Amino acid sequence: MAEEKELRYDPALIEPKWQERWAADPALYAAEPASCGKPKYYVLEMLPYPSGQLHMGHVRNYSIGDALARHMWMRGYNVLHPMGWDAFGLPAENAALKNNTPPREWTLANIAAMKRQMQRLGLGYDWATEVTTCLPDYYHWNQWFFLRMYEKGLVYRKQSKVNWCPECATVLANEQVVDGRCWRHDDTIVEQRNLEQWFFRITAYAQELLDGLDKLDGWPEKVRTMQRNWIGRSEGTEVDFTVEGSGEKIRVFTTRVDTIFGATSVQLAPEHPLITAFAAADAALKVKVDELIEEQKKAKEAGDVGAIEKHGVATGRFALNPYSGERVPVWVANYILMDYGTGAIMSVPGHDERDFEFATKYGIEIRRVIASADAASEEPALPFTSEDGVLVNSGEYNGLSCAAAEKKLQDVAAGKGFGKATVTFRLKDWGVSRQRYWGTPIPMIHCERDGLVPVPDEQLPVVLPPQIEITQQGGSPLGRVPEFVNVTCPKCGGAARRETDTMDTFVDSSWYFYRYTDAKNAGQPFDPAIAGYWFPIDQYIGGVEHAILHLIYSRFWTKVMRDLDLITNDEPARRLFTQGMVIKDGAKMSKSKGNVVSPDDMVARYGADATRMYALFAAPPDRDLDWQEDGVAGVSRFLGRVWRLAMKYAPVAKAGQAGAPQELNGGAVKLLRKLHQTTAKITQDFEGRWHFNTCVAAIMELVNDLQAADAQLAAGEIPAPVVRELLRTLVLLLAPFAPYLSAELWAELGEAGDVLRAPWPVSDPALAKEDELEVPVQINGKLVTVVRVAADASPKAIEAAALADEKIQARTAGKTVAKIIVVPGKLANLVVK
RNA sequence: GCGAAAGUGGCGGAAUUGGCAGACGCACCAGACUUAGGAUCUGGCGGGGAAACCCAUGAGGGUUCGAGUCCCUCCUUUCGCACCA
Repeated sequence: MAEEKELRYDPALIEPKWQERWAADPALYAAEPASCGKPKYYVLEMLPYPSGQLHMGHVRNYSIGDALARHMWMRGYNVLHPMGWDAFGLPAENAALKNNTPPREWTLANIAAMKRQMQRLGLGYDWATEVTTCLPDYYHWNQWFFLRMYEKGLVYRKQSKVNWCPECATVLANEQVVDGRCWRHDDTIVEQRNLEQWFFRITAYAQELLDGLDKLDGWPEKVRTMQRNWIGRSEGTEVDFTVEGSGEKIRVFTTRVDTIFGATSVQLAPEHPLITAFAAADAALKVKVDELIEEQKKAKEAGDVGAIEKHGVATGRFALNPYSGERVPVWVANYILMDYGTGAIMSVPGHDERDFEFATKYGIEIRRVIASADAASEEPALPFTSEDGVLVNSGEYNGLSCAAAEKKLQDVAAGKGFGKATVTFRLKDWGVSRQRYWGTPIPMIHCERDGLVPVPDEQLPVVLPPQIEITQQGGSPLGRVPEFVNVTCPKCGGAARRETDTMDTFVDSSWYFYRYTDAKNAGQPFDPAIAGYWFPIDQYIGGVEHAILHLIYSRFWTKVMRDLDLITNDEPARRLFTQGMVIKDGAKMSKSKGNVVSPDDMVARYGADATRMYALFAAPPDRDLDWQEDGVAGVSRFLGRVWRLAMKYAPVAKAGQAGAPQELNGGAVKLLRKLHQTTAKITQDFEGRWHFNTCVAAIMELVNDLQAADAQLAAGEIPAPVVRELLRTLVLLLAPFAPYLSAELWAELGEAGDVLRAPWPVSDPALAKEDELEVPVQINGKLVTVVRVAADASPKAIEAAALADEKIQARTAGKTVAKIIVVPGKLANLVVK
């Protein structure tokens, strides 16, 4: 009975034991200083929001990162594998409202709970570098950066229309509005409000952020494309049309100035200041304009701005084309956006689909000004939007190609001062003010005498008041705390008001990975020398949902820090990997769908190793993963087979430690061959392909082979040193995926030290090589049979073997073999007529 | 509408360069051991057929000795963008 009990794999017995040992030995997962002499490797997973519960998406993300980190440790690298908490944000305030718990307490309790979950999963983090963004020793540096950026003109304050989420009761950045809805509440429509707000001048880096994407070849093309779209660079021309009578200028932006002789109207956005002025003098127009504004707003809220029907109204005013002097009507239209370009366009219905649609509807003249470049061909139908053509009906510019005309027209405009070549970006400055309590206080003071006064560095950090009543009413909660608000002006010493907005939490996550390199530094955000050693990040791993948000802010912040001479790298991460979602029953796991699987349940039932290994086994890491609990049970059974096998033959393996090399029999050769093939396969995958699902499958195959050889093993037919190599290497291969079981078996095999410090096995190609091959033989491309030949058999020998085969002879009898194709090592194909 | 990725057994998935389709696992079936089994072990498991064989990777065409893989047309799903002038 005793032996039987010993042969049961029980993760509940193994895992807590090692968890305790690892907790007592923080050096195991600790990064070493640069002086260690090893090559460095920085592997980073996106830090979680401390909701209090890890979800399966985290488990998957962290299992991938941990496997990589463990592999790199075994490869002899100095690995930095840190973890932290994106700890500011609204849920803490909501929880405070609901449970009357202070946000700080709630957050810190959640962090403790999630840290326990991570430790239970056996994730190998360097907790000495832990970063918690809601603590003053971290957000101090948010404030410090804010002031440095203010000094460089990268922070400014302006009154503008901003996105307001009624649910969050705060302002959102453009990036945080998805289809007119809040990124955190996809059923909450974002409103537009006019407010005075703080902005980061991310547009100053628009061109560099765009250019840098070309060099980020370790990032998924998908993410790069999304960022390119978001930045939205567009080259064109600005041209002034003059309002007839008043002489006011309407500046339009166009990418097709070559078509300007075809402009038969000028179209303005309903919110264009000139329209506001026109409407003020024309009550009937005002009614129409207000309707258009309302319509645009509704479309924006519905998220289908592109789908609304185009319409507009003539203002009764006219404007003059600066090139031709032609008089064209000024319209206001619902398809013109105030926040792109200049909020005004020249409408060229002959050469633009949208203008064509509009002009057709309202009977505005449609004129051809671009003809086919090939004079012999028929004129293409309008609207003709190609830039491959020549100008017609364009006065002195007739006959020029589109490209040549654009250049010439731009020169003329610049020369005469009514326009210029220009570049427009869709990217807008990053609005960072939030009217919330649980965030980094913005370190500015409003003084009636001195205006905006930065908080002096020596007064940082501006600490959040700990006790504050959280309510749902609008406005910054900090504004209701007199001891926070009332300060003396650093300049004049008079009474002043402290800024009460806090920073967007994306500020926190824009640079946290730099802080990891020097997390305890009290005098600066980090030591540039230490960050210089670790950066750039070698591998960043996270969800694709941050392709625009976090990942563009982080790139911006890196460039700012570089320009502050804190770092020398231009980009934060050399390689980025975006893992797929975890879904269940065809839908993303979510509370509302009731299909959430708790990591704690999985760990309690099957152990951390099985849970993690299933997360890697069930699908390739970049694809969505369908969570099936039976699959976890399957992995758990597999780990049980490994355990029993290793325990059964551990004594033989130990005896093999002293064993001398000896003559190998066929069984041993076959097992060693499989072992070395498996080693090669897994090593290769870690080097780039990352199909960890097939790595786990390969280990399963190896174990199946070992199990099939059980009789030989039991009879002692496999020499002890071979048994030792087999089991030892099996445990090493398993170590990145199942850390607990590997640690346990490593000790059971009598190996000294931690398996994490053992060198990664090296595959010997000579041992991995097959000596005999099964070569499929086809007739006319269809498989007929398989012949066994030596691995190094010549094409001639394979051909001979194929022709000698009974089945082949039967099938070719009486027919002509026209041709024989032999691919050495692969197959033979007979073309038979 | 534009762009990208994907579509393979009952299910998750494999097939890295055009070369034995279905590795590995789940589920299921049969058997062994057992007082018992959510344990373990052995075998089976795409479809048709008694078999020889035939058919099969979303659909249809093509290139090739040979196509899941390359090309063309179409369908479906997911994701991103969407009056950006």
